[in-house]
Amino acid sequence: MMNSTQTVYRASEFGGRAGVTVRTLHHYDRLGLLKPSGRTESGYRLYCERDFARLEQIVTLKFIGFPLKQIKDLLDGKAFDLPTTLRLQRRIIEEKRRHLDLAIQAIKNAEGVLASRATRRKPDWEVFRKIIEVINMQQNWDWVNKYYTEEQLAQLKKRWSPELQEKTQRDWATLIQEVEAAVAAGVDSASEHAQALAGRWQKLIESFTGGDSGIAQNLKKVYADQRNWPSTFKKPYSDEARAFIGKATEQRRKL
Amino acid sequence: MMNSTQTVYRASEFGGRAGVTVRTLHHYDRLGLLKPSGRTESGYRLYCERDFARLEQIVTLKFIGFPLKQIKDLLDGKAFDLPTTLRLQRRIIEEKRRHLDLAIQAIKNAEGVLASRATRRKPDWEVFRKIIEVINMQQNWDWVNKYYTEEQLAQLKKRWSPELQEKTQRDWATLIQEVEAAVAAGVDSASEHAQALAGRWQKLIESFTGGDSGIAQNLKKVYADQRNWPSTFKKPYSDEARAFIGKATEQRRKL
DNA sequence: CTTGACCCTGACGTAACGTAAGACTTTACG
DNA sequence: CGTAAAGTCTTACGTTACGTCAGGGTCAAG
Repeated sequence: MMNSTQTVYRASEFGGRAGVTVRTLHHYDRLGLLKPSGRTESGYRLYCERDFARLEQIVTLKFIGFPLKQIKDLLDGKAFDLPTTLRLQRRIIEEKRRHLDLAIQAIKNAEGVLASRATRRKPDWEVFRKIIEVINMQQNWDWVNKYYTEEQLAQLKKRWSPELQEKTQRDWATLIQEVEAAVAAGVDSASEHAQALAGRWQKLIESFTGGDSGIAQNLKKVYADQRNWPSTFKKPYSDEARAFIGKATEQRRKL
Repeated sequence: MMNSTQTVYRASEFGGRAGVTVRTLHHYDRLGLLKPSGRTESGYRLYCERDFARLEQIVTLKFIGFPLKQIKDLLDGKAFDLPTTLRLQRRIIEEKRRHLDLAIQAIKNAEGVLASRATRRKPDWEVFRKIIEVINMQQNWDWVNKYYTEEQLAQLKKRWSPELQEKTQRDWATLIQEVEAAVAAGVDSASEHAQALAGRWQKLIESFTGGDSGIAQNLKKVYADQRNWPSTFKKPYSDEARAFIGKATEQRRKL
């Protein structure tokens, strides 16, 4: 099998040339992915230049994320549609990167919480809870993006600063608490208090849409598409609260 | 343990609320990461709201890439320096993302090769070899970037178009072949042929530096720093060829 | 009382090697 | 030439975060 005029390599030197360990070569050998083209009498693996070409291909394909099985198929010519295969692989990796981007953003947000004066001197567990909450918030709303067009997202990004976001979030939280309390207390939706709450509710929505009717439209679409919401998504207010505000807003408009 | 006034959940409903499977809950149970706070007589796991808070935290931390062991430590308060932990985790993820970016770019390059007219009608294996080569090229030169400043890289990116890159690459390949041949033939470095080769060599280098002395400087630094080159990097020409060109350039300058 | 629909506990499978363990071979040195 | 260091071999378990049966109870409805 071996041409006596060719230089041959033993495992570690051979692997070193491609940056892989001897163990890796053993692994590829057993998988049938790369069999050494020779052995010494005592059983040492011997690799030649052609083996090296193959190893290089393996390393390359591994780099772009193919699993070893598929690499074997590719190298053995069992997979034909190279363009499709590459496109598919790219999709997979791009999806992974998107996830990493979200994770990085999440950590940055968490670091922002840690850095803020508000959390200084607070007990650890409380800060921790806050961090989890912040990350979940991002998580919980990320899927909403798919309802918007590129331009709308760009628009939003400009206006929707982290600071504004945080303030709005606090505003929503307090407002929702008050609304839930009013519902629980059986406040009449026509009452002055209810009208005030509905007014604040509208204001907050407007501060998000920024007067953009397209974005406002989308907000309604998102709400209407409840059956496609992720199962882990939790509405921040009860159905009763929503109904209460709906009624109050209705009556407010009539006046 | 369980408060009788609290609502309790069985495995699948509980898991569903957080988007995890029953098997996952079993797993977390065995790891001691999340033990159900109760069991029925028959052994069914029963989870309460407090369990859910913990599950949420687990899912969140998992999202930002922490391994389960570390999550356990974090939730059990065994890890203190939260800022450092987060920064470290971010570094790790950012590094992963960089890898993915490189892989995506590599695939795009490969797709470019496939799309080019030049590879139409060529046998599959040849196209394949070309693709591997292109990706390796990127791989082999990526590490060089760390020698350049941000601005220099930006500069390079502007001038160094893919087309120019490909042409230059071909030019280098032919030139190097000729030089190696000259060395093998024992051509005198003072000869006209050698001088011509050295001239073309200089031209190619200039086409890369674009007259920017900073970039030219860096090129020398890179070359001088050989001991820090990655082990898998292969010089495109022999030491002899390099010496030959060096001598020829020297003599050329003297004239 | 019989279905489904759930739940339980093992226990093996996955991907790509890392890391010994125990036993040769080869190579370098004195 | 003997010995010790360095390299290699096979075998086999460890890693990560669950997925996927297999075999067998449990629970609510009809």
